[in-house]
Amino acid sequence: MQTQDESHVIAERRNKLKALREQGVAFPNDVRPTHKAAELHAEHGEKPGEELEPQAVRVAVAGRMMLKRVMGKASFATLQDATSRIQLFIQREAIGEELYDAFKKWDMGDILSAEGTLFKTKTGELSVKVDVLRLVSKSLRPLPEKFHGLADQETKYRQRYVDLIMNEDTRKTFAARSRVVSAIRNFMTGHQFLEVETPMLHPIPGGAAAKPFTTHHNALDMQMFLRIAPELFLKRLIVGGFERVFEINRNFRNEGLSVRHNPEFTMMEFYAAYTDYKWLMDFTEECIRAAAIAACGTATVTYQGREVDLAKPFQRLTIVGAIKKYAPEYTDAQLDDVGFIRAELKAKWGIEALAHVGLGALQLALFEETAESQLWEPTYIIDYPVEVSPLARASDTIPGITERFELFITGREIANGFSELNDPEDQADRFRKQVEAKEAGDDEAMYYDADYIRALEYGMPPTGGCGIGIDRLVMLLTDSPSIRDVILFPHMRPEA
RNA sequence: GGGACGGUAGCUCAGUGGUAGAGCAGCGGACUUUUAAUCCGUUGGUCGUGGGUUCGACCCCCACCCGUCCCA
Repeated sequence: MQTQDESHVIAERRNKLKALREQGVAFPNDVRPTHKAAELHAEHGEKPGEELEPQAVRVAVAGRMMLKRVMGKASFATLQDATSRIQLFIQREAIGEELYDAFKKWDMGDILSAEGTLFKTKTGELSVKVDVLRLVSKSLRPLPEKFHGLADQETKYRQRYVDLIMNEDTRKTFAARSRVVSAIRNFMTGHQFLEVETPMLHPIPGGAAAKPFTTHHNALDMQMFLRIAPELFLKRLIVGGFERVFEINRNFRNEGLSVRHNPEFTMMEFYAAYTDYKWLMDFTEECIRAAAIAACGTATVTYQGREVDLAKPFQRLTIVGAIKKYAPEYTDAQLDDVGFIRAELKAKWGIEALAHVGLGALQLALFEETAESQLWEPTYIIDYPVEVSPLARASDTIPGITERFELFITGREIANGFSELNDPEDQADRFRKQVEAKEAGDDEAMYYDADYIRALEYGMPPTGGCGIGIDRLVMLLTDSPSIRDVILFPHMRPEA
């Protein structure tokens, strides 16, 4: 079927495909390459031609034709497979006039298979001298221009398949992402953590302060929520006695899009009984270091032109300590003054704090405005106030403070962890306060989760728990400026 | 939500009020070791969408859509 908006290029290719169909099977499925391009370069790339050619190494390769140079009775074509590229040398004499003429009509982007022997060209490029050549999958759509490739960011995101065909950097980024995830998984299982999967559909959204997506279960005729965090389910498993669990999976938050936010994103959350937030900080640090070494081969990485040293111990600062470091103009008295901070937030940043908000939350807001973006080197911020940490254990020594940290690197939040609140009565109180806040207009406040309270009432051992934002970590480790660069299919508005 | 910038051929881009351009890709031709092959010829456009100003709009004005970045 040819539609009107198709270019001449596509129409031309459809005609070629039609001819292929008339000749027999247009999309053969019996192609069995024996070698990948990268293997060939690794095994034979260094050999001089005089050594290679007498060996007559026979290979079968397959891949997408990315370059094609026809010079009369002989041609070069470059195939790209999952690993690399390999050049084919195709002579009319070797494959016959009929096939050679057909090859001349094949297009960039077509998927080919070839068999032949390895040799080196005049300029020393490892190539296959082809004696069997097939068109395996006809490509109907023209690829982007071979030199500049695909540059348009929007098309890279909307048509990731084209981006992956054209841009090795993109392929490398997602390969690095895969290494990060498997390094983390290995690190966790190596420390006796059990990998689990908990529900994505929640009857009550919980475990974070965020707006959920809603959906509907038809058979049960009930509203459900896509999860905003797995936290409350993972802690139920701690109650159940697993003691060390982790989950790497998607969370969904109904918020805007930005270079740091995608509505669905990947978190690892882990919980370890008989640990606390101090243990978590040491452990998280090691985990991130292991991921960096897996992805980059080093723990000293460069992000957007500036070095980040993940090898040395991460700094630790309190919220107030961080404000004093990055905004030394504030006095201790001012930082203890609810009225002052409230006025300052309003005057300098136009932030209108809700009426019920206390000193701790106001200090946190001030920290976010003055210090957060400057925390380039890995820094744990500790001493989060109880009122913004409804699931964290309160400090035994400092009133109003929890045993909680957030980790910032390159000015971005990467992880959030705390000693878990395992006192069911305290937790029930905290939930009630959240419900009050929700009623007072805080639409990110939590719901009361009665089953979670029931679970805690069976007794949960003291536990440390932490979430690591995988996408943001991958951004850091792949030097990607936008979260969309590390998510294969980022969310976009529908095409016009 | 606000601001800046962008959307022109399949791709990468030029064009600033007077007949829409180049390179690559495509098509036809030459060429048996090329490397973005080269050479000759050639097809291809709702200039994001809709209004407006003007004798005349890719260009100026307004609204909208999509994107990138910054801010909230």
